[in-house]
Amino acid sequence: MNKIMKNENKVLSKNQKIVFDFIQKHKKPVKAYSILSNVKKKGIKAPPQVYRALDKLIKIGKIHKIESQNSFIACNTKHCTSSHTTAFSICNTCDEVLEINDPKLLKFLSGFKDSSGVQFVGYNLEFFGTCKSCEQIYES
Amino acid sequence: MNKIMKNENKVLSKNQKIVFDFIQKHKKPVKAYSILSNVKKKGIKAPPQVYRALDKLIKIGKIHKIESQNSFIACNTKHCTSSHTTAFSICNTCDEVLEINDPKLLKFLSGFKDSSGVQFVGYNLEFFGTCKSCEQIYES
DNA sequence: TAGCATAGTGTTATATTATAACAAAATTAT
DNA sequence: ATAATTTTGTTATAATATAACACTATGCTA
Repeated sequence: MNKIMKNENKVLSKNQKIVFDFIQKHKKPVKAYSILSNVKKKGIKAPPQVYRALDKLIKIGKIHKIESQNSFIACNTKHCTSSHTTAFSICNTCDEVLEINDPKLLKFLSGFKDSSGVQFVGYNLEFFGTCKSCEQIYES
Repeated sequence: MNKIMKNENKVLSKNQKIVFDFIQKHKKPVKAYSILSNVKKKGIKAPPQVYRALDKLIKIGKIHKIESQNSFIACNTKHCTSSHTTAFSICNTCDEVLEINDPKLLKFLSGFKDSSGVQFVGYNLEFFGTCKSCEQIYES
């Protein structure tokens, strides 16, 4: 059918699948050159191959970039319709990153208008702090 | 030489002042190597000198980093107490970046707790869209 | 099913962003 | 004064990302 249908199917090419599979295996975000060195055995040899796959995966919402870390993490929702509205919590101690899906937060941000009345088409929000398990280690 | 400069009150050292003055002159965010090439005439010769100044200026809240652009912008409030709670709007067309000070937004974010009850010590929010003047140009 | 457009691949080289490491000078605190 | 801290100057290199070009694969559509 048309391109829109195809995009909704989100069928990945060979390199895209290799890169996505690697990212998805990891709970924490991974870096581009870490991906590269780990998928060399699969035939990916150079940075552009990784970055192209990353770009596409981001575009279709399968992964997100953690901007403050230059790292990449798999989307945690099954229907990744919102590749341009993202929110994460980042633990400063263990670097764990969790995607936030709080409906109230997402609604608040999606509806936000600035002082000139402009509403935005996307956002990226990164919270910083100490995750529950790191907090427990250091209290006492 | 730098007698007048006290650390507690955010008085800037020589390189910090050079870098800050350059950033503050610009409405739009500037990049580290752009700063470097523009302040060479002032005696700053190498990247570490710029990055050290940037690090300190960020730490004391005089500037912020726009993570999605690897660029730096002066804080728009006079009392930069919140170097770790930042929000911006970014125009995808003209790259204008504005710091957001909407009290409701800031309150909402500062009070946010994740599903495990963790409250965060900082955040960075970047909205993306089309600014008012770019919107007017393209609406016919 | 031929041909055409689009998307993906492989490759080399290079651009851009950022930090390590170490010695010296300036500043601040005691 | 002197010790501790911060800042500086410097060289080298690490880490992140893209340009450019030739080529292959896939999917539309006529």
